Amino acid sequence: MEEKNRYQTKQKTKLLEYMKSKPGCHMTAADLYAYFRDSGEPMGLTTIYRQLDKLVGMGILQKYIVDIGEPACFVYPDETHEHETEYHCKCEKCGKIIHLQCPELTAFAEHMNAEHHFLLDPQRTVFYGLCETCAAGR
Amino acid sequence: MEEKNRYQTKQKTKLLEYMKSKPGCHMTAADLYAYFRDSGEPMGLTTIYRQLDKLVGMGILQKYIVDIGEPACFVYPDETHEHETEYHCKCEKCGKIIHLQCPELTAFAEHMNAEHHFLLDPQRTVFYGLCETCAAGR
DNA sequence: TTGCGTGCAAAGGTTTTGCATGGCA
DNA sequence: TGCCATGCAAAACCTTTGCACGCAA
Repeated sequence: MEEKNRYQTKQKTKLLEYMKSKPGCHMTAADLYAYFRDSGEPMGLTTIYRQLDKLVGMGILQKYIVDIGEPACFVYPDETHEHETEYHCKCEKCGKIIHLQCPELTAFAEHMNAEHHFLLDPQRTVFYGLCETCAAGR
Repeated sequence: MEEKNRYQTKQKTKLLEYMKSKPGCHMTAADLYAYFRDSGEPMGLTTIYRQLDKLVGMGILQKYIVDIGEPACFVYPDETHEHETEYHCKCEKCGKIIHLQCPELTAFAEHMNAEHHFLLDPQRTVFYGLCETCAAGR
């Protein structure tokens, strides 16, 4: 909860640099832990969680949750697609994650804000439903 | 994964009856465990989880996840409001859960299906963002 | 030197699994 | 009688917390 974040440590620098080098890629704490371990400069899982929390609090990273029992995902937004943010859909049947860009959602977010006074965070939200293949199979 | 579900047990009957008696109410496995314990006819937590899984698989209950570290919620859809299903919004800041009914979302769901071939399940989806109070405070 | 950051170990909470027993058909 | 369902205990899983040490400023 408390944001101290006063020191510039090696871990902080390396973590943010790596996230920035993979814009638009969503990765879990475990992914990052494995990456740094394999890179020869291991970073504690606790540190990774704490730094990710801070970066999310600063608005630099986006965090979202796909499903229960599955780890949270973190992403450094892809500047290339800034105008058309990427959304996450998860098929309830086959578990596939679908990424899509859709201006309609932006319009819907504006409606939510204007009519329902709720400021939607589409990056964080995960849409559940059925993918084309699974919907056809029903 | 395997749906046997061949026997009609007391637990199965009682669980479904209770869920049906509270249409539109979302409850966790722990809620149900406490209810049956206090009602004098306790039911094992494992059984509750397994029966809930089966009921979700049969399409009788809806399951949704509010946030990481928080338990999953289960709900028996409220037939009274069938035409205007209730959606769940969670404020990322204060954690408040907001329920709202909005025809715009139905329109958006239709767009998703028509244009992106994704059959949205609005009951299951949790929208993240900021509530009015928290948005104003920023 | 100050006190935040780190990382190991352990706790926390929800959900799942193993296994012997009980109950439906 | 056959076999699924139950429920206790324990595991599995992700995440958070306690605490001593290290390192940035």
